[in-house]
Amino acid sequence: MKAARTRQFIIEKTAPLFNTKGFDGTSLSDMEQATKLTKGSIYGNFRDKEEIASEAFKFSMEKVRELARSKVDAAITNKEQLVALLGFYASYVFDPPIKGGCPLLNTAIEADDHRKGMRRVVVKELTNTIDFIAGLLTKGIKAKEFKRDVDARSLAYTFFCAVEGAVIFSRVERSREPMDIVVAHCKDVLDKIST
Amino acid sequence: MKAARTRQFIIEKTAPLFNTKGFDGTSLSDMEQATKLTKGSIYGNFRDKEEIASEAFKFSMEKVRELARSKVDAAITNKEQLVALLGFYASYVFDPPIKGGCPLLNTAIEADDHRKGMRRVVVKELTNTIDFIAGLLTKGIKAKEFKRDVDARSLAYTFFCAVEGAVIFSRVERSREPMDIVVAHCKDVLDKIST
DNA sequence: ACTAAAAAATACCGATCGGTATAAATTAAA
DNA sequence: TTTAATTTATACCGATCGGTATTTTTTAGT
Repeated sequence: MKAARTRQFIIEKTAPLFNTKGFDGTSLSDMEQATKLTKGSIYGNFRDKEEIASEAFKFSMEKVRELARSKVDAAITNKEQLVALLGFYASYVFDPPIKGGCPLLNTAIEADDHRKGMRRVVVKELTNTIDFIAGLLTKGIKAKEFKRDVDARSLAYTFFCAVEGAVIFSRVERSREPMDIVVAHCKDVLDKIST
Repeated sequence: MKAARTRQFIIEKTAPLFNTKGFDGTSLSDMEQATKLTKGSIYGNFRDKEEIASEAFKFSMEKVRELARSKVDAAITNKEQLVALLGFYASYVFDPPIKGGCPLLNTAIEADDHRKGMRRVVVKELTNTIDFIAGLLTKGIKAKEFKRDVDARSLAYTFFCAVEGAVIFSRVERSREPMDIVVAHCKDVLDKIST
């Protein structure tokens, strides 16, 4: 009973750690500090560091998705919803739901060759995201907001690749410029495919 | 005399290590294995791990830039050169000059919040890259290949963000799809801004 | 070929790594 | 409230971490 709450507590407290310092950069003692718990308590609730990192990543993604959803749901037309989604990514460059930036991006960098165990989860989250964006576009096409020759999946990938590139470059430059430019480009494309 | 060659040798052998496993994931013993040298020899040529990682990053970027240049120089018109550059990024998704993918992307992820010491070098390399792409666009405008209302800098950022996003997502998905889509989009934009 | 200088290897350092066995403390059912 | 089970903290493990002092080997000028 208690363990479930402690487990969740550990996940929430370590998620920002893994998202900023990465798997190899996050130590057991970092986690002790962040949770004010001891190794014994932490390892009584998790098999190993891998499991904590994996759960922390899933939690981070949930948080991101939750916030994105709320922004999108506040908009009305599909186009407005897509603009809201762009705005969400723009805002979380310097004010991310989980400290450290985009967990999908951060973890993908580790998963592509080094920490291959994470690859499956990362790909799943990426697929979900693309499907979500493509869904908005598809709905927009059906609602006659967008021209019917639009390739929803391709455009979803293009938008998301550009936005994620802008996330990391804006973060490392500490400047909104890259993100502002990319958002403007995406909006421009949305205008051009509008009926 | 000898030291300079050894130093370069260490840089070249460790560059793929840092690019795949990251700074925290790369240990001294990894480097010993990769170079067939001992700690004593390595630390006789470098102050600390940070210095090796920094030099390795610069070397990796040089290699990437070198190969990119050669592809670009083989093309004639500015538009063809930009297409060649896109092709270069597309090819290095699964066959990068340095194992591990794009060093700029990989290092930016570490530098944005965790390893802040690397930030300056990373930003410098990013700026160089953007300037290079923007330069091709500007020359294309001057040569009347592209319309004169094109914002070179903005488009350079947009292209590079999209391409780098596609690099990481294609790598993690182990699929050319994201990159193919992004390259197609960029080519489409190039067509649309052509005179 | 000799030798002084430079470079590389060996041996070692304390600290910290991820992880575990065990003991203490807390929780929750009877 | 007692007690058994669960959960947490303590104490400890061998391995490895990044780094250094010292010795051995190699290089290069004469």
